[in-house]
Amino acid sequence: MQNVDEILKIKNVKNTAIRTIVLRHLLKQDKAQSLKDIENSLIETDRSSIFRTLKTFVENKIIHSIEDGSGMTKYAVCAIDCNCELKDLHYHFYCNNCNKTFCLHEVPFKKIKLPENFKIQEANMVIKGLCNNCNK
Amino acid sequence: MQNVDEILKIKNVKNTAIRTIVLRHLLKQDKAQSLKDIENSLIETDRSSIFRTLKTFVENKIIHSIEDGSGMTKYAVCAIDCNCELKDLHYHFYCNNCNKTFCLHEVPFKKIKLPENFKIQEANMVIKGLCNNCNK
DNA sequence: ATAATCTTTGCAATTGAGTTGCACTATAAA
DNA sequence: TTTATAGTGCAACTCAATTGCAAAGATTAT
Ligand SMILES: [Mn+2]
Ligand SMILES: [Mn+2]
Ligand SMILES: [Zn+2]
Ligand SMILES: [Zn+2]
Repeated sequence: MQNVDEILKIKNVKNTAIRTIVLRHLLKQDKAQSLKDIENSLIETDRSSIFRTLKTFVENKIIHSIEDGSGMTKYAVCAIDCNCELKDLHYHFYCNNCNKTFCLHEVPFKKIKLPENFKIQEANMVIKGLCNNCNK
Repeated sequence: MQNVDEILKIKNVKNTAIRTIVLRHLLKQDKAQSLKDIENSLIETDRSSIFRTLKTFVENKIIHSIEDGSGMTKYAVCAIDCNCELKDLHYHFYCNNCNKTFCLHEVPFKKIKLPENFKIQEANMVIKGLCNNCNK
């Protein structure tokens, strides 16, 4: 697991108690986390503080957000060299059975040929179906 | 433009006044519509009735929903032979400037090689950037 | 045709994720 | 130390989405 202080330093975000707790939590997860997920895990910590922490992290490319259609935005840690734009584009998988959302970092992202004059800046790619645990 | 009654018949959804109005409206659009968009266009019609109409349409594969990260679910008419599962998978484009969301029906959907034992059922693919009108 | 049943609609109220205002605290600069 | 800046906790608010319920409409049985 990557070092929290190191990441904050690289991404130029000041180290505070809450930021350390939230980032450490996110790094431990095997699935993308909603604000509520984090709130439930870090019961001592205030929701709006977590919210603002996530906002700061997204703005500074420490994490990225995923709209998986569950009604709650999910968050996952970015690759260390990610600028959340054309680098580190990747698919996500939402399991219709266990409701977990994963980053599919290992699946190569295919370049999409857009219509004339369209310019890609970011993407929110969510494949839905059954994950390896649920597809039995 | 396709015929409203025809579509409803094919998809086995009873024809009612509101359903006709909503579907006719959706067929006319060049961008995906939010509940609020529709509400604003069809001022006579009650929001919850439109909401339930959209729900019925999604359940019966007349339309599909798109999570584009704007905070409002968008809806667009399906291809007539769509089952909203592995057929008619397509990308969407969200313009960061004019905030319109389009179906990119003409862009071929590339088959994604998922990890072992993952099974795709549907997808919510949203590419974000500048549309041809705004990229100047 | 009439009554019974099921479906759809309109309105008001509720839910819940997300967001903000504000006072207080902690940290950094002067 | 004083002053300015940034971060936090709490409560309140926003707003898209959803629901309960009764009235209206459509369908089926008698
Ligand atoms: Mn991801
Ligand atoms: Mn579409
Ligand atoms: Zn699963
Ligand atoms: Zn545009």
